[in-house]
Amino acid sequence: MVTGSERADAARNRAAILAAAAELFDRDGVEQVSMNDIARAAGVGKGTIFRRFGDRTALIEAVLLPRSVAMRRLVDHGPPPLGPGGEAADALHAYLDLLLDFVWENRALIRALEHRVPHAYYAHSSSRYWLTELARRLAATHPQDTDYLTYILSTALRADVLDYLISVRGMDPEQVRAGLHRLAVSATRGPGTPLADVDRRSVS
Amino acid sequence: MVTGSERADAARNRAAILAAAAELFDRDGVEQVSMNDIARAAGVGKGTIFRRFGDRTALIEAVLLPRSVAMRRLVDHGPPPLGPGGEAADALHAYLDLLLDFVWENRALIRALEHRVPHAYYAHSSSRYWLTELARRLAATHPQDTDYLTYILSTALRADVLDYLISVRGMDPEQVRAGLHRLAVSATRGPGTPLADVDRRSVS
DNA sequence: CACAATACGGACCGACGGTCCACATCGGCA
DNA sequence: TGCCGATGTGGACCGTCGGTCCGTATTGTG
Repeated sequence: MVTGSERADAARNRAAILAAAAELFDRDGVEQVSMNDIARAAGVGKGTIFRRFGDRTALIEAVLLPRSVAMRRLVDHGPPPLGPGGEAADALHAYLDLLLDFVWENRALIRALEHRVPHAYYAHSSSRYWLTELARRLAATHPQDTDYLTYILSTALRADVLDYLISVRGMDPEQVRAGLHRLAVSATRGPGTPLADVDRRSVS
Repeated sequence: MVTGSERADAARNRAAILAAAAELFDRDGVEQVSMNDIARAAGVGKGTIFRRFGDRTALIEAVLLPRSVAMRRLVDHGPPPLGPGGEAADALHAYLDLLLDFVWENRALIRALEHRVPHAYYAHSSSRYWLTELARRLAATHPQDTDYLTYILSTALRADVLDYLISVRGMDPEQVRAGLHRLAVSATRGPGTPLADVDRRSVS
């Protein structure tokens, strides 16, 4: 091989492992799938998985990565309102929608990561990017309470919080979406109205 | 023995196990302490622990229980403003202080529980009491957005969130307290002021 | 004191994440 | 094409964990 790049069989196995892991995680739930399960499904020895990915946490991250990268491209270089160039308020709302969808769709992987590394949601380098971008878009529309709003919104966007509200409490995802948008503009509205009935059925 | 009550040696062991567990959890961190460690420290066989408490989760709950019970007595039968009989706004703020202190002081145990049972913070029967009481006190001062405020405040009071803000981000606990109180009265204030600078240094 | 009920403790179990290394495969080069 | 060092492989193996089991010891009641 020309350089220190990956050997052909190694690349094939990496792809097989990622595909098997994604499939099993999705089908059985991340915590239910052991490294042996993945190895068997990928037609590979367990040692190969650890050689390629290091440990279980890194494998989960590797499954999540491409989805995150695709999304990031939309944010950095896609068309407005999500990408650069649009009006600030639209950019903020498009971004909130994107984050909500992403977290919801990948809640299983995200929760598994949070479960394995203490403050993954806030501390992980990948997450930092999303929080920073959220803060930037909030700053463009609400110079006042940016920091606190960022904190509140990011907490409301946690995978476990969403999962609880929607899966356990039976809240409609669209209600959550509406609540987020309402919260995001709360600094410009009067008292009483902005936070009203985000979810009448929530915590009783 | 007169009734189906506990034998003397059993009671002695139960106390020894609880004491050893509390000490080790506090000293080394919950996740670092194995059931064998606790058995050794308590001078007891591992089987005895499982016979008494069922499993690891139940043991952690048993360590947390007395602290929770003591607190609950204050809320239900203690003197105002925390106990019944005081003015509604004072009762709310006293209650927020109590919850914050409790969660902060017992964050290690609470986080360990949340780590072991999926939605412990919201779903666990003991927690439900605290959330219900919070909702009641909020309803007395803010008939409007009770549900949503309860949800926001309860999220802001999560052990992992507090732990992150204070331990990782270096935020002063008193800032968090001020933020909670400010949030709790936000429905009665105008825009801009209520959420202002709860923490200028939070999420950047 | 006798003896049934209760409790004890540590050997044992299965499963897990992770390591190790004898062996197989790859691919640049002559 | 065939050689051979670099790279990759797989599954036996390891230490640890939560949890179980059961022969033995303790308790307290009639």
